[in-house]
Amino acid sequence: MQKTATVYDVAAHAGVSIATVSRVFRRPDDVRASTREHVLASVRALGYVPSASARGLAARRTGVLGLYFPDFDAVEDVDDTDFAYSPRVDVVVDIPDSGDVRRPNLYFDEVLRGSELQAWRDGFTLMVGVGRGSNPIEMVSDIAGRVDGLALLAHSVPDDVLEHVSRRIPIVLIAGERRGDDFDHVTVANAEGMHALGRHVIDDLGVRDPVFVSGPRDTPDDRERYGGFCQALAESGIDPGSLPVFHGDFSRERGRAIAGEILAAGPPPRALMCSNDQTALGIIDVLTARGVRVPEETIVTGFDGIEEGRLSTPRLTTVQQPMVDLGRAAMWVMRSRLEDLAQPPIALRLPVKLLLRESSEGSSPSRSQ
Amino acid sequence: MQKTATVYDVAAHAGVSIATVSRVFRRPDDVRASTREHVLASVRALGYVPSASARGLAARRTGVLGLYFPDFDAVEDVDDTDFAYSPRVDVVVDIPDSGDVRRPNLYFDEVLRGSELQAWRDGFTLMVGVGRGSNPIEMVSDIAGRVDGLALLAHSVPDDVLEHVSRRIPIVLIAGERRGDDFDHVTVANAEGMHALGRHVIDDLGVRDPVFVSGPRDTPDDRERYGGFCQALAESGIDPGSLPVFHGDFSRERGRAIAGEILAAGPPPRALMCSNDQTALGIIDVLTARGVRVPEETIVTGFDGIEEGRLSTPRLTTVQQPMVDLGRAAMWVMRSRLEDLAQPPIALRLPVKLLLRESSEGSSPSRSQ
DNA sequence: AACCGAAGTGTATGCGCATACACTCGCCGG
DNA sequence: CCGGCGAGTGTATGCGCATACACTTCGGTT
Repeated sequence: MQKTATVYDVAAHAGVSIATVSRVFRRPDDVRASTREHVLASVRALGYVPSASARGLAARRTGVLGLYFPDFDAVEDVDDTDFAYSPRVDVVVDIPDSGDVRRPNLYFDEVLRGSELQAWRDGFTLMVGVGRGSNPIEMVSDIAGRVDGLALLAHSVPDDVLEHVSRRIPIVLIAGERRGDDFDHVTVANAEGMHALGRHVIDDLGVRDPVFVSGPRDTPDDRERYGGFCQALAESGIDPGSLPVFHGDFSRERGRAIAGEILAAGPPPRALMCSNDQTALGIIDVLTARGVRVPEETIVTGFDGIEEGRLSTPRLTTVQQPMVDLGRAAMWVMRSRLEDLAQPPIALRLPVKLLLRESSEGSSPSRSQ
Repeated sequence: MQKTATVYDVAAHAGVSIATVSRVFRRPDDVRASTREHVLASVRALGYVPSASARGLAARRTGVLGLYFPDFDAVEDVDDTDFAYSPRVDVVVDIPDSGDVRRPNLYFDEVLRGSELQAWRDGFTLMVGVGRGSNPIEMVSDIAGRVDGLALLAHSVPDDVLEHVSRRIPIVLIAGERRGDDFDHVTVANAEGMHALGRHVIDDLGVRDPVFVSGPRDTPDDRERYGGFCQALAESGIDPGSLPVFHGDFSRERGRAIAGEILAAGPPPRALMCSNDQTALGIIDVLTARGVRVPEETIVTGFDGIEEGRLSTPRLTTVQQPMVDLGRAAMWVMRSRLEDLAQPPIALRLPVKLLLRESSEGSSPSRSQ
């Protein structure tokens, strides 16, 4: 790691000008093959790697796209210890149900995966930021200075920050409907999905008084889902206002608590339609433990399509969001925006998939494999 | 998104020099409070966000750390369609066991999570690259030009590329023992973990002829694990050479195939110790399906500690790797390296945790709730 | 034989910032 | 009353590259 090589070093070593060196990387075809080989030999000899900072400055674009998410994982508060410990082995007799604390945030992982995939496909590099307790404003500004465009989860950052940052680079909001702003948006068909699920429960399963279990108030996702639910009811002549609604917060823990409340209040309702999977799983946890059979006595449905819902007993009927596609779409929109800054705001709504499984269907095939 | 504001614009607007503007961001305390407020007002007025490219160039450091992983997910080959479709809802009757194809790569997600966490803690931004089919060499070089240091999975990139890139920035290798190189390394206690598990199976469970199911040949992780296994045998006076070994590839599918082979060959062995969880889960899939009771007839163990192993039936006895810590440690080592480039190579080995669960323990509590 | 264009290469400049250094100003001690 | 000093600010420079433009060859035209 002596002195880092620069274009000048390579140019001198190869006996050409720096323009030629630069061209070898940027537009190889503009350089005669023999010269190119010659330069590349020098590149190898000197261990030259072009500086993205310099390139970004000169070219006025970085080739990087940003992805910012708030940290809704209750971030396992990792201790700050140094990594000075030795390779030891702790033995733990692991009792069942020792908590579902790990990996709550599949959502972000999936979106990240999709973003990463699409960004590279489009020739960009991805920079990620997950808002820790630390000041999200600084974080977003920091990222904003490094990228050509930034995608972030809607409502994860104050509007004025968005406005500020958007004077420099394009912004794409993930999972939030347009709301008077001119940003680009990428969402899933929340309303349509919950509506379809509602129709299924009402029409196919014959439940005329399903109970809705919401997520945190004022999240747009939750609001839309509830809207779809109400629409399905209305279409069947049922007044949504006549049915009780429980308010969760998208956590499994809260789902359990809600199930407790419900059971305490009397016989469980015929169907519980939850605004997300975690809540539904928490409810199933408690219902099952208290001897309420799902779905025979109570049907439970979720929304999201997380992995746990496929591994639970019974497996969870849900609406699967295309989370990977959400990330992909965000990057795709970003690219499109960068190619034409003047085009009108883009708003994408991705399709969802209704997964009918045993938490709602009577014929529960055994989960043996 | 008119003309992006620069230091010059802010300086002019605030009636100060660009040095003062720069200082407001870099060393706020060097600027009189009143001046600072004044400048910040201009910053807000102009929507100024400092350019990381320019800063990186001038300061000779980017403040970004890189993380590169190859793509061992068989990348679900996402189609290349544009996102022009409408919000529709597909209904799918989801039959059980419709595959475990999703999310195979928890390993990377966890490492990423830890890396991201630690990087921000240390004041760095994280840039991720997942090697798609596309040329990993280009990808690594690309990232290398953008960051102050790069962590990558060992053996994911040819040695000469590493050597080349390392002339520019420090490299940290994840999950691979040092091997004659001078790079920094971060690993887990593979050998110790498998050794402890081996001792448990031999001593506590009284199995004197456990069968090892390996991973892909020549991965260092697998090699170390097998080494720990052999050592445990040797300590009990058992000759490892006398026992059969099956060769897997860390995939669940292959685990299933191996189970098939084993059953075809005769009565199943008393214990199967697998080099990773996926393989073990695949084996359990088939054993269970064919009526072999786990663990009563055959004990099965894994290695990794992935989530599925906690949700399977029976739950999987395994050695849990500290995957999040692996990422954290990589970033931590990187920071340490950057603070003192001359210090001797660092090699960290993180402790593991032996999780004793029902795939090896007789007393299998029911998996209810 | 003078001319022309294409292909290949070099020269010069600026991208936006950090920072070394110079400078100013007010205050203190001698 | 002068010298010195520290706090605060400005000036000048260079970081490493992309790229517009100028220049040189050289083969083919007329």
